[in-house]
Amino acid sequence: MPEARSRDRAETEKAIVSAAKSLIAKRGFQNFGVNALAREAGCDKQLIYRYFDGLEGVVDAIGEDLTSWVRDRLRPLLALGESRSYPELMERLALGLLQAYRDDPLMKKLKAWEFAEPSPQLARITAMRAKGLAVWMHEARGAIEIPKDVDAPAINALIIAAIENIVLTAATSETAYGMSMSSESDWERVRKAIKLIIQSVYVK
Amino acid sequence: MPEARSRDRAETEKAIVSAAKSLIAKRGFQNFGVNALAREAGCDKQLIYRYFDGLEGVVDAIGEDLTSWVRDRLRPLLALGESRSYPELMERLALGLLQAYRDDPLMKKLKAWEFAEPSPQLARITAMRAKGLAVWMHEARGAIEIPKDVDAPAINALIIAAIENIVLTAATSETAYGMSMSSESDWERVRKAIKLIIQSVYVK
DNA sequence: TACAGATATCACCGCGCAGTGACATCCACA
DNA sequence: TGTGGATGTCACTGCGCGGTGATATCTGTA
Repeated sequence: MPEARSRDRAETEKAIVSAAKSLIAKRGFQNFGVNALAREAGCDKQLIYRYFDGLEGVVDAIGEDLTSWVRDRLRPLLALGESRSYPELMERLALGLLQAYRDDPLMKKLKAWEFAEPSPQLARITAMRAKGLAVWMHEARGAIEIPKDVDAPAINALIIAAIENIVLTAATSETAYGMSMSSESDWERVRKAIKLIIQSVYVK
Repeated sequence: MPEARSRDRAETEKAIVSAAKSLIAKRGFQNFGVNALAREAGCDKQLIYRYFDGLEGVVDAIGEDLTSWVRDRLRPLLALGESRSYPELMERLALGLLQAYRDDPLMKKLKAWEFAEPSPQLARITAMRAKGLAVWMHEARGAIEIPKDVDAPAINALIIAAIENIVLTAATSETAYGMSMSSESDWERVRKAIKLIIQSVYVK
């Protein structure tokens, strides 16, 4: 919420998108409406209609704004020049994703939103995120050998799905599927388990 | 929606709970309100307040009504007398859970609901479900040997988390984490991957 | 039959929401 | 200087919601 109150359309639009992100991150998509957003952005709701054609447009803008998410968060984990083995790369990706996801309330809320009421816009945001992963997996497949009898995309999908679910569940509950998830040592347990799965599946 | 329109309180209550379940299963928790519920149940909303003290009471009733879920769906998978190895049991549990979950729109919506706006009642429903699993795992641990260096609860939590997420994602999208999830053969791929993970982790 | 209590219905309130038309203000440029 | 368009504000409508008090209707029982 910078000043921005100076007849500067670009600045106002930024303020609105920024307010939307913070509002969703804080409050979730419930209570996310035109009135609440205008209040948070400190502008009149009319501007939301004028500049974004309503809430959907704002969500789209968030999506575009989030294009950098994969790049910023994931690329560093992947582009390491000294690529070791495939399982090692996958491990790095999985643990990095776990951490990035854990630290990002907005992403968690968006995911919950998508589960709750699927919409094309939300789907697009998620798809974009997934695409980053897919691209990397494809590249890595070319570069490094994988055991022939392993359906790597399916395995990886399961691993990432597990990570997302655990993070989401832990965000709203003290326990997840019987595991206490309240302290950092619990997360260490999860990390160890992820490593074990990857090692077991890929190095046999 | 049976007849039920005959001054029979018990029957009316059943109609309300039943309507609530079907409404949530169909429409999700969005648009789940007193007015909509009364409409669906074919009664006046006042009765919802009188008999259940409002929506929360209805959700509680659903929870109690769902006590049978774990028992009905999971017990058959677990209580097989000729218990083979631990991984075999776990495999049976995982695949059974996948199928049961896939066939149960209500459960999916409830899970999404919990992610979206955590509430004590929803948490209770989920906890109940988790408890069934936990109990079983505890029993199984006593009965059958597990590799010493494997944190079975953590591994199992991840596996179940993956399953739930994949099912939830596939329910609202054609793809999940890069995998197409539109045909039954895709599900077969998932099942194979689950089996592979369990085998790899537990039988080394 | 008459009545008490359980059951069901109805009418209504206040609220916050999404959306819009009309108006105010500012500024670039003629 | 003044005027048109961009930017921002305001007031209002209509709607569905959650919630509640008053009322109607049925039924067992005295």
